[in-house]
Amino acid sequence: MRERLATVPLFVAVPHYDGAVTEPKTPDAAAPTAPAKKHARDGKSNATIYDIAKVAGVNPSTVSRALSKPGRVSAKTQKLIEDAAAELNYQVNPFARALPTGRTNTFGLIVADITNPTFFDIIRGAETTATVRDYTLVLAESAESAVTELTAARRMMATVDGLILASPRMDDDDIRALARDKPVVVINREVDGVPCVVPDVNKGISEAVRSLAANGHHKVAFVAGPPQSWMSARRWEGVQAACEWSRLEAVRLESSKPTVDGGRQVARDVRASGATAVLTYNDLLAIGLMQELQAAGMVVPDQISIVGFDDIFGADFTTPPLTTVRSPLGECGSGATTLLLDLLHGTGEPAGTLRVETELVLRGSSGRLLPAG
Amino acid sequence: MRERLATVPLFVAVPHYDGAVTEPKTPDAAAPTAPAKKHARDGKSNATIYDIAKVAGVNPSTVSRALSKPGRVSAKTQKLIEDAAAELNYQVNPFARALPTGRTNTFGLIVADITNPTFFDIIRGAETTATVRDYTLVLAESAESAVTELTAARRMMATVDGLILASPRMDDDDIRALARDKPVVVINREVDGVPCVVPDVNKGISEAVRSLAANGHHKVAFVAGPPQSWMSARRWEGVQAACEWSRLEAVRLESSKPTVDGGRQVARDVRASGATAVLTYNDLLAIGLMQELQAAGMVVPDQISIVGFDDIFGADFTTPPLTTVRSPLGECGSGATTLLLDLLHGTGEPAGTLRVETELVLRGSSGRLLPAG
DNA sequence: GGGCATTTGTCAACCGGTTGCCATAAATTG
DNA sequence: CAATTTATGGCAACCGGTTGACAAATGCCC
Repeated sequence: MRERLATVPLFVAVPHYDGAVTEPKTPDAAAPTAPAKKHARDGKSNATIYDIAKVAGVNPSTVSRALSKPGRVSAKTQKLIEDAAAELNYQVNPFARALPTGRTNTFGLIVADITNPTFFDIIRGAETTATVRDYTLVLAESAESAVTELTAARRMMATVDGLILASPRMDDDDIRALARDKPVVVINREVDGVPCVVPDVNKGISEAVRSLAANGHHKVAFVAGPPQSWMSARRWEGVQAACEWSRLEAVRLESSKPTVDGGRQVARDVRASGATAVLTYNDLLAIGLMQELQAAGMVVPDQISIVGFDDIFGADFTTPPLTTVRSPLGECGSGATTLLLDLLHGTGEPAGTLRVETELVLRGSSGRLLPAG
Repeated sequence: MRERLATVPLFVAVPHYDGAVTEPKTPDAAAPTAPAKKHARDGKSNATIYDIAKVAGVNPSTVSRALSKPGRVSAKTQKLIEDAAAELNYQVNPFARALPTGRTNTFGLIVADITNPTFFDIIRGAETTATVRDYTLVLAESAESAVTELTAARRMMATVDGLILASPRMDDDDIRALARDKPVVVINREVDGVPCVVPDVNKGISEAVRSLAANGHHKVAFVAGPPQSWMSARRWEGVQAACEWSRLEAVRLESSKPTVDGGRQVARDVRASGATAVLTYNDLLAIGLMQELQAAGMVVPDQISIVGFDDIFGADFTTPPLTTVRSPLGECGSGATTLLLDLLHGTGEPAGTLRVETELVLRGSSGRLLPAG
């Protein structure tokens, strides 16, 4: 089975072609005989530019221009046509428009996991910005799989004007291949030759580490995310650099998966490491870690400080609420959309990497280390 | 400004029509002169059924049939065409297909707030089911406004085969008007004449109330949600009924808004009510309420039990983790999608209301009431 | 008022599949 | 073996809006 076929087979039972070819469209007002009729297209939304042209007494192409090329027709005709359109309750048919032009006023956004709160704000940021500029956002999920991701991306390519990949799992080369076809913007990863939006971790991390140093910590553990995660690598680098600057010792621990569960599992290693402060690849790990440590009787932050990354929804539900390095995820989403818009409507293509700032959100899970006793 | 215009004005700076009308499509392989070229459509994805027809030596209409009407052409021709399609890396153009048929293999889903975790699972459930059946899900947000919601719905109607409204804010009549045009399914609300998916609150609530009664509680407070919320009314009814059955006293309190903040604000009233157990309209309220009560020195669940609704993401991040009445939101999303699919592909239209079960998720925030002292 | 530059509107081709209708070929039946 | 049904492929119209080319109308200047 070829991939293409995957988009086909479900049409079987669909009602057949109903374009009235030769019959005149007499709107037979009352047809109360058929009790439970199909959702007919006899609504008021089927006016076309041809209908408008007839009402306004002009050529359809003039209607088309009046409605999509401001200034191309005279003010008088414009008004004539707009009135007719209003009267007929005209709505352009997006498919008819997309067919010759190829543009759809639609952007695609692919995320690894719709239920991962990290993406919520990205989605919302992108959606908001897209809507403001009259674009529609289409969402797809890769279920954390590089293959699914690529399939989804390929499928989307046919129907969107541009694509946003949030924390993509696929190869750099695959991304570049997609970008050759249509504008693509990547969030949370840097890919050579493709416009990207990445949070600059340094500011937030150095704030976090300075805060830890000031509170008497000397050894910091970093719980890493997935090995292939670009962002995890950046964060670890940032932690190392900041620790060096503050003369703290930094150790790296691995997690099995970047979830609450993964956080629980890594608690053993954290205790064994002897670190008194932990930064984790993301908030979910931090929350799981904190739950497990507390269950083992440790007091946060008196005995150990925990700092997450992202400031996801729910990060302040914990007791104590989680200190975290916030990435402006909403900004990432809206920034990526803006980049896409620039790429499409802009003059040249200067679109490079857009960096956004991170900051420390100081809450209760980090603080002064109390002397053991 | 008419609404229609809102979809138009942004096209101004877009690159112009590039359909090579008279020129033959000579794929000039190497064009390394233009350094930063526009995203050309010279990719390999521009094969049409006409190209396939040429390669396979048949008529384009035969190609169309081979690819979308299983059995309509002979096995031999079928294979011929499929091979040609594979060779040319053919992908159907969704717009060309949608234009004559009107079907798009797309569903719309409108939620009040993308960042409200209640909707996450609904979205995912719908997305998953839609994808399995080769439908794409398009998401829109109403920003909690009935007007925005209706606008979004109307705009979507043009491009989708069906629409799902999750906890819609608009009038019953508006919903029915939409449903007259195309299949519509409503989640979390019952609208006469429109297929709906609603969690049946009774089982979950009675489990919760029985558990509270068994733990020595006598007076239960219910913190209500927005006055116009259909679901809030159902939950209050359920709580009253269950309390009557268990011979508990039930009082109703109002919240300002169904958020964490709203939960904090209602803490005063809760304490004043004298209730020893609280059910809240949703988990966010429960979490805010718990935070505020704990900040005031109360111990949960020793002095007061708290039970939420929905079991949203993060409900188990709290200390103690939140007891809650879970609605199978994923099921709601996938159920609504299935209903839509049935409506489109099914035989008759028996689609009525689909009820899904709720259940108590017993965690740490509810339990035995300790004698004061 | 004539000549030239602009506006403004029309014509027709086109985007890429879909499907009703028909002709032919093949299969079935009496 | 003729007659009829069925399977198969081709033809052409069509979905609805877009746009290059061109002609008609208008405006402007001397």
